[in-house]
Amino acid sequence: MPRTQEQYEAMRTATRNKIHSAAIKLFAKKGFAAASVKDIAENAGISIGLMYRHYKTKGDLFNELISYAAEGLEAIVTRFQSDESPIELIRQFTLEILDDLNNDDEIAEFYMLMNQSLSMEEPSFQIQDLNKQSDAMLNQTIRLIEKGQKYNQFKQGNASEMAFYFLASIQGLMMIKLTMGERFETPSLKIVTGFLIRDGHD
Amino acid sequence: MPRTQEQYEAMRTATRNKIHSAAIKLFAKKGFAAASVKDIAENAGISIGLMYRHYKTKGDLFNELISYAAEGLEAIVTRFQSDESPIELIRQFTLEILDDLNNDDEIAEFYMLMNQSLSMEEPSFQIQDLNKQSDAMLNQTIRLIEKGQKYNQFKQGNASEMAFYFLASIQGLMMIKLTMGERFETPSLKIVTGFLIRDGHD
DNA sequence: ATAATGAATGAATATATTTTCATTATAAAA
DNA sequence: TTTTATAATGAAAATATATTCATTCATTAT
Repeated sequence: MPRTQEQYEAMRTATRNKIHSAAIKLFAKKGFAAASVKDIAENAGISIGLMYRHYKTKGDLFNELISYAAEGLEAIVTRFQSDESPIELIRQFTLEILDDLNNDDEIAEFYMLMNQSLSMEEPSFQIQDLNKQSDAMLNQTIRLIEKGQKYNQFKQGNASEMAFYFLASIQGLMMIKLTMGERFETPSLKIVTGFLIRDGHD
Repeated sequence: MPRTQEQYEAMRTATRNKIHSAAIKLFAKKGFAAASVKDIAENAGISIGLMYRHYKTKGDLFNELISYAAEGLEAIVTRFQSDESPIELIRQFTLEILDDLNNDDEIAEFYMLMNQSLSMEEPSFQIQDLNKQSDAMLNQTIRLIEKGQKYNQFKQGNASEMAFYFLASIQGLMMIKLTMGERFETPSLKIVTGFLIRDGHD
């Protein structure tokens, strides 16, 4: 008998991870269509053939990443629905985002996938699911802002507009972080939540 | 003799306009690689062959749009360098952006082109020029914020961070506007400039 | 009517990208 | 050293997309 099950398993996991890292980086930076399979394989340091041993098509690989993104987003939506104080929820969420930005986690890349999936024709069911989560995220953000306004933690104003602005600013930060790389400077919590959190509360 | 010079000229201009509208819409929405020539021609209501009578390659068409974007951006950079009051410059600029967003002008589309061109390998000289303008825009925004802080029109804080945040929020609004379409609600000037403009000044 | 001019078409060709698959490499056990 | 199970390779086939070009169409002056 050759290698053990565990050894093979470990090998497969290792190459899968290499593929993931390369793919998310390239899909985020160039978009699904512009990121070629050759590109991804080269970045992952493997052959094209091996890629196809792990994923039936390029689309399947994309879908797997999309479903990770959907999971992450779902967790956030769930937290937004909890009974915690709106101001604390927003603060924690924003801090985590800014932290991930600073630590070069893959958060920016995942956000770019999210965005791409919103304008794809013939979306896979994974993409459809992610899009549902994006929608839920928007709705829960609006709800949370309204709640915070009721508690007088947040500034008054049109909650929908505020939610669009909040999510847009985060999305924009991800985008600029990706395109600028090193030069990017993560703004402070105060700057990012200033439009929302009342002055007494920060 | 057949048609007059002017008539031919008018015909060519008309189809060029059709190509422009279709191309900017599709390039912005799907990205350069994912927007196919067939797509663009169909959207413009013309044949593929006619497209190629007007542009030698798909890249040439993209470059022409990019150079328009660069022109627009250059005008903004120049205005930011004027002697006008920082608070007025920022207000005017932001109002124009928000206005364009409301009127479904092509502004959002142009911003997406800008972003794409920042992460293209082997950039054409048009793309390189646009990227230079993007860089200048960032620098002038930082300068303008510092100036406004000196005049006590703007809130204190790290000017670079504030500039990144400001540009990111605008970029993000464009992006979300494009993906959400009808549902999008343009935030007010107050929301968008709240992090920057001191309370006395609005 | 016909000729002349340039716009417009789309099937054919060239090119690029994705996908397959026959083959090779690797490590462990017999 | 041979066998075995599976990972890994990359050239070839299939597919998709960009580009070319011979042909048709539309309009106007003769």
